Amino acid sequence: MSTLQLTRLDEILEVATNLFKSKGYAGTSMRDLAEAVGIEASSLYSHVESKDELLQNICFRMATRFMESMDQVLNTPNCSSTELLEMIIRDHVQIITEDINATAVFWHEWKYLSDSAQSKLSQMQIDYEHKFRSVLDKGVESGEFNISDTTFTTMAILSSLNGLQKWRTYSMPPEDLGCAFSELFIDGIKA
Amino acid sequence: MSTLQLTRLDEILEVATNLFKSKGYAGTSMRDLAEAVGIEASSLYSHVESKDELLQNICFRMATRFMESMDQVLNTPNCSSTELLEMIIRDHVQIITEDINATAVFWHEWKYLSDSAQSKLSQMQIDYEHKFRSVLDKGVESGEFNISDTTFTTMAILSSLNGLQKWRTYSMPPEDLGCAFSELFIDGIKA
DNA sequence: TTTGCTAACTAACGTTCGTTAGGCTAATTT
DNA sequence: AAATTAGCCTAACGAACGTTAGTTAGCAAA
Repeated sequence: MSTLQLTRLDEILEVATNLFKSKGYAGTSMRDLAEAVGIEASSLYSHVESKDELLQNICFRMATRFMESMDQVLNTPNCSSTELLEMIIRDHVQIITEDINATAVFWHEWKYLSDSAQSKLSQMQIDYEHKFRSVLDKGVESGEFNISDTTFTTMAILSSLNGLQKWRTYSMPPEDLGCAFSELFIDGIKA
Repeated sequence: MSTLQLTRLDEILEVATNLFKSKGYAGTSMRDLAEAVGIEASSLYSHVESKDELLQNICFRMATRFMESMDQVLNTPNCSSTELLEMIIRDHVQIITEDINATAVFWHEWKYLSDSAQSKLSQMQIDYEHKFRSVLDKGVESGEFNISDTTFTTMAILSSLNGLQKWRTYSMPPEDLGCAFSELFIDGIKA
């Protein structure tokens, strides 16, 4: 039956995500993965074509999630740039926190994918950063933001958000992190 | 002679750093490294005890560099918290940009070290974050900063700085990045 | 009841891994 | 001149790697 197969595949993907996060892609063998799932290594190939496919699945799923969220926010009508930025930051943080292991794998294990997969993901990332920057640019035009270098600010903000997947603990509930980031970047820390 | 040996060892370390950055530690074989250096794999063991030693060297060198820089800044007399924060950010960014590959390796390849090495590095990182936070706390006490959660803000700022090692390009000269980060975090982007 | 499929198994393949042993050569030290 | 050492080599070790082949048990559809 198709549902059972999907369930097992989902389990494999989830276990693989956790292992890739903690031991790295190259540091995780198919035998490690199989043991964690509770079957033999060769049995994995009933559900998956290759080790590479697992990583591709994880990475493209996350990349797509980020892109779709961004596009959805950008289609919201009647929003100030400040509101758009807040929405983007909130959604970005939510995507990270709700699947933090997959995010970490997506973020760190690219290099083990094929060149063509890498360049696809790289292009998606560039698109994402470009769309992010366009929001800052619009905010500068409208007089909402005072930013001398929107490219730098884009990268600085995104780096801060993406760093979340390395934090050992949060000092607040995950759902509050988005607001905290927005506040920090929009208001700064000056008294 | 001792200087020749050191030179060769330095070369191996530098090449290893670049390979570990681009292919990952587990994805880089001693044969890869040897080929990049221009000798046979077994010859590496005239200069190095093990593959693990290479990674330890890279990681602890960077960790020590960050710690020493932080301690030096904190010993600067007669500084406002704002000035201290600016110095810390500037130095942190400088350490990253002047050896960006080693930083990336230090940051991403921990997990392949022994448990004891990992916990040493982890403790150093916690110390570093604690010292960073103490500067924010002092600034809040003195009325220089308005921060509701200094733990969060510490992590958000450091994440942003550390993200540097993933940037594909800089929109400004590396020596200007420190100021740009300071300005962003202290003033925010509000017009 | 038979047929076919799914998901697991055992066994093994060829390759690559980190590392070691032992030898050669050229330079340095005694 | 003789002895030592540094730096590299070839060859090989046992282990682990991703993957394939072939098989079996159990269930579903006919």
